[in-house]
Parts: sequence; C-alpha cells; structure tokens
Amino acid sequence: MATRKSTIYDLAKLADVSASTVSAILNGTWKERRIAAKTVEKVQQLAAEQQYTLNRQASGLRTSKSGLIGMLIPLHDNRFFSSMAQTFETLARARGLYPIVVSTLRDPALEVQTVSALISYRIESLLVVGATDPDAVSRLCASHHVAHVNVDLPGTLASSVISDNYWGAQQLTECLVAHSQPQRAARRNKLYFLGGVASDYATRRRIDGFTDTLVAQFGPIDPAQIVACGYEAPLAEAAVQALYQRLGGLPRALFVNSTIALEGVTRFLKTLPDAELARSTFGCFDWDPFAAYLSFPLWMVRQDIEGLLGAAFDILDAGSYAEGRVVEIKPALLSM
Amino acid sequence: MATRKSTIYDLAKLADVSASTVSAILNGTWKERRIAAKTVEKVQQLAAEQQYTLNRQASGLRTSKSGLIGMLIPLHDNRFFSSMAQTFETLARARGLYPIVVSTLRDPALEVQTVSALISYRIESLLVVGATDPDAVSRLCASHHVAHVNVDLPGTLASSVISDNYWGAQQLTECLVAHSQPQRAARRNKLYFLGGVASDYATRRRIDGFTDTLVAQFGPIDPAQIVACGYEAPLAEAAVQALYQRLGGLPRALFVNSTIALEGVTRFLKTLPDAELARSTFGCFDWDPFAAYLSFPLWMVRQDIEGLLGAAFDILDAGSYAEGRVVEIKPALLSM
DNA sequence: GGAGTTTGCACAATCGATGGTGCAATCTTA
DNA sequence: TAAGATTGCACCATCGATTGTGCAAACTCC
Repeated sequence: MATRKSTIYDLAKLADVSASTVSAILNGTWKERRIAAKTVEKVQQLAAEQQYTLNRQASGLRTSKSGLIGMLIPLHDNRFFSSMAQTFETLARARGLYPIVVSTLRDPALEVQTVSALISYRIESLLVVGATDPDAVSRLCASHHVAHVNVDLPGTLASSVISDNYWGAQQLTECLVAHSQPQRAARRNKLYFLGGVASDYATRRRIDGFTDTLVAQFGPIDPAQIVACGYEAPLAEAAVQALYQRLGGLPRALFVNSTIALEGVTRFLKTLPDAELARSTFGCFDWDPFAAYLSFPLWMVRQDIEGLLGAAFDILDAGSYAEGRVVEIKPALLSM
Repeated sequence: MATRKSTIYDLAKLADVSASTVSAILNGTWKERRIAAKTVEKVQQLAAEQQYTLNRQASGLRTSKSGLIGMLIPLHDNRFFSSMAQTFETLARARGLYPIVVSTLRDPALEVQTVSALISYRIESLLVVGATDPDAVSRLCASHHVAHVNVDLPGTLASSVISDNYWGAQQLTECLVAHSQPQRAARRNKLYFLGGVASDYATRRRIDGFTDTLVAQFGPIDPAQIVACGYEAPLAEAAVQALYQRLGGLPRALFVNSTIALEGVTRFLKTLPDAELARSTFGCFDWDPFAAYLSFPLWMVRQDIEGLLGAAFDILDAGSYAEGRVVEIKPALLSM
C-alpha cells in the first residue's frame, strides 16, 4: 500500500519481535543467532509486503563498510574509457560491490576533489584510470586506507596496471613501415607520430617504441617526426593540417596516438581526395568500432581492457596495492 | 602524520571543544550557532592537519540526505549514452549533487535490482535513461519517494523527456528520399528501416515518422520495408545481409535506427565494392564522430543531449516529476 | 523432579554527524 | 549594581542497523 518509511523498527513492531531479530533475519545472520524458522518467514514476508529496503547509510556506518567501489576515468565519451566502465561494472558486481564510475576530465584538481568525495562516501577501493596526477590520488587514499590501483597511467605510490605501450607502439610502427609505400619527396618519406602530450607516461613510451623501431630500420629520426599536439580533436586536426602544409602532402605513414586525436585527424583527411589518402598509411593506438571502416586504411592497436581490469582487480583482491609494482598487459594489433 | 581515523570527536578532543561545535564549524552552520571566529579558525586548521573527511554515511543518516543523484543507462560503450553520462555529471555537479551512472544492459531485472541498490544508498533523485521497463522503476521509486524522470524512453508513471523521434525520423526520411537515386529494380527502389525492436516506443515513433513520410510521397509501403531486427550489431549485420540477398542488391536508401545497429550494417557494407555503396544512400538515427567519415555517405540525426538532460533536470528542480507529462526535444539533422 | 543443556530471542551500546535546548559567563543599560 | 540581553558553547537525543551479552523458557536425562 502507501508504505511508510519501513525500518527494522517498524518491521519489529509489526512482527512483534525485536529490531535486532529483524536485522539478523534480513542480513542473513539469523542462523548463528538461532532465530526460529517461522519467525524468519514471518519477518521476511512482512519485509516484502512493506517494501523494506536496507538503509545502507546506517548499515555502513555501523559496520564501516559501504559496499562501494569507485573508478576514476578521464572522460566518458570515448570508446576506450566507456568500455572500461562497462567491464568495470561487471567485475565489480561479480565481487558483490556496487560500482561508481566518475570522470575527472584530466583535471588534477577535480581528481583530488572527486576522490575526497568518494572517500567521504567510504568507498572500499578505487581504480584510478588515466589520472593526470595519480600520486596525489594515492596520497589521499593512503591517508584514509583506501585500497587503490592505477590503470592505464602508472603512479609511483601504488601498484599500476598499464598497457605495454612500448611493445604496442613497436608493433604498430613495424606494421606501418611494412605496409606503407616509400614516397618520392624525402621529407614525406618518413613516419610521423601525432597526438598526446610528451609529459604523459603512456605517450612517452609509445614515442619510444615508435622511435626505436624507426631508428633500428632507418637510422636517426628527425625530432619533427614527433608531434605531441595534445589530446583534443581540434588540436590534432590543426596539427595534421600544419604537417600537411609543411610537408607539401601527407607523410608516408601517420601514427595517431589515440582515437580522440584520430577524430581530428579524420576530420582533416576527409578534405583530401581519396587518391591522396591511398598513398599514405595510417595507424591508431586505440580502437573504435567505426574507425575500422573509415574511407582510408587504418591499422589499430586495441588495448586489452579485460586484461587490464582483471589484473587490477587481482591486485585489489590480493591486497598488494601498496607494493607499487607495475604490470604491463600487451595490447593487440588488429589485422585489417 | 600517520593520521588515524579523525572524526569530529577526535577533532573535538584536540581542539578542546565539543563535537557539536566541530560539526557546526565544518558544515558551515557556525554563524547561526554563534561560534567565535577564533574557535572556527582553530578547528578548521586542525581538520586540515588531520585530513579530516566528513563521513557521509553518518551525516546522511542523520539528515536523511545523501547528496547522491543516480542515472540509469542501458550501456556505457555507445556514443549516445556515454555523452549522456558526461553531460549528466556536469549538470549534477552544478547542483551540488554527486553523480552515479550505472548501466543495466537493457535487462529489466537488472534495472529494478540496480534501482533498489541506489535507493538503499538513499539517492535523492534518479534519471532513468532508455529503460526497458521504466514503470517498474517508477513504482520502486515512488514507494520510496525518490524523484525521477524518464529520458529517451517514456514511461507512464513519471514525467518523461524524449527526443522528438517522429519529427526526427521524418526529417531523416525526407532527406534520404531527396538525396537518393531511384533504382531500376522495383523491389530495390524503396527505402528500408533497420534496427531496434518494435515494442520499443522510440523505435515505433521513428517507424511512424519513416512510414508516414514515405506514404505521403509514394503511397502505401510494404511491411517488409521495416526490419526491426533488434539492437545488437551482429543482428543488424545479419539483417542487412539478408536484405541484400533478398533484394539482389542494396536498396535505394537505408534508415538505420541507432549507431549500434550501424556498427553491424557498416561491417557488412565494407564487404561490398565502393561503387555499389555509392548507388545507395544511408541514414542513421544517432550520431557518432567517426560514422561521419565512413567510406559511404551517411546522414545522421543527432539527439540534443544537453536539451534532453536540461529539461529532465528542470522537471526535477520543479518537483513536477509525478505529473507524468512528456516533453519532446527536437534532434538535429546533420548536414553533410 | 532437579540439574544441566539448548532454544529463542531481547537489551543496549555503538558507528559519526546533527541540531534543539539549556546554561554559565560576559556585557549592557538605567 | 541589579536586571536583562547577548555571547559562546556543551549536552544529549536521534538517524537505522549491527552485534556482544544476558536471560527466561523449554527440553533432556538420570
């Protein structure tokens, strides 16, 4: 009916038992407390009738548990991070924890502020995905004894699970070299790296993998081959356009550092004739379902999201987050 | 340094004041309580030193507020819903509420279960986006006095904010008619609608808009022009392939009902020669950044996410969710 | 039928924060 | 300087669930 609030006290009154009995029945500890089966049934039925729901604020206050597990991501509307969110939810639920995913827009201040809020809700653990300042987050978590693991971008104060960016970049670069056509103009006969910021660990490792592969095959590279123009699509668009004008055409191959940068790159490329695109070759470190069907050939590296999050949860489960180790998970180079 | 738990009682002891004084100072009500400025400063400094964080379980228990606002979405890894999540977070934060986004995989049982969990955490309001059984959610929320609004898919027990699917479908269909080329074979000289399930309100409205537009221009349509094959990409892929074989080629134009279905459609289309694609025309009711750059021309309808969520929050703010009205927000037809 | 055991549950403290109420100490004013 | 006003804070009940402890009543056994 028009049910009132319905607490264990209300149920207790209705069932003519004590609140502690109701509590034990509803939280499953009634066997240890030797509650009679018929009492159990009576109370359970009443609870169902009254639409009783546990007040987790009260329960959590008493037990100092919340049942919550958080995950910080830079943003939602990107395939990599949204797939992370999706997988995270599954893994969290499998552990009986309630998942909270929040984006912090690569803003260190918002990261810290958000973690503070999560701590005030007494989350039991936290995955820190792609944080700009993971160590600041770690310090906060440590002072409140919140287990946490860095994912995607490593920190120094907690264990981290990241993609093997170096290896992945090597694979992608080798692939681009193998499948691209030599260009006539010397300055265009080179591979270029575009996107991300060089202060970001993942980007640096990818640049290293890219560079080392090229150096091994062609000797020293030109620093201008690395264009760390930032994360946003418009920045990448401007950068690739500038590159195009500087080179007087597209380079032999372009290594794009993320799907976000790829958005900008694609926007520019669509202004060029197909024939011109066909002479160049493109790669992207990250995967998007539609990017696989663009009008130009594109090789993609797909990060192993299940692998990354699985390893992260293993660390949480093992209680070894404080050891500060770094686990690398190999991504996959998608065949075209 | 190695700070212990730090509650208002600990701070009270350290500052040699009472816990209620600490509480008032930290929650900003100290002026009404006439706490001396120097006491305030002393306690605030101590709180900072000790890394005090409010225990929102306790605070919420006492005040029967949680500061939480939830949003249910079908899934994360889709551009429409992940953009919803992103915008939702911004709007929630602007209202001083902490956003929780959870996906329920179009599973009515999981929807109800998830809402129960959110209620047990005492969320203050809830946005129900694209729920399969919004009324079941409404009943749950109503019995616990949780303000809520349906978004994207309407319900009958609470107010709803949805895209003007009929209008959008009309626009897209007219556009497809105008920009498509008549085909020689009669059975291929038709427009086809593909994706979604007909029991879904949004899909029905789009089918209506599609149908009415065609009927107005060409007279009665063939029921076979509507292929509500479901939501998943593989289903759409199989459906479009079957359609292709049945027609002996691509239809004059294809109206795809979502980016998820579009994924499957694209997968099939990529197996066809470009020349064949060029003879057909494609439209998608939903937007994806990369879909704009596929190798075949694609018209897209982009739903107005800010508009949808803005209207939903207006309803929450006005406290009028129970009135059960339906607000329609016009989407935009993106020019190519 | 009395001692000992088991069954079934109630009582009360507790988690941390909040806010109504009360009360000294200080200040004001005639 | 006495009565009244103001300042500054402490006290305590409360939110709802949990859990250690205690204690009658029922049952067992010789």
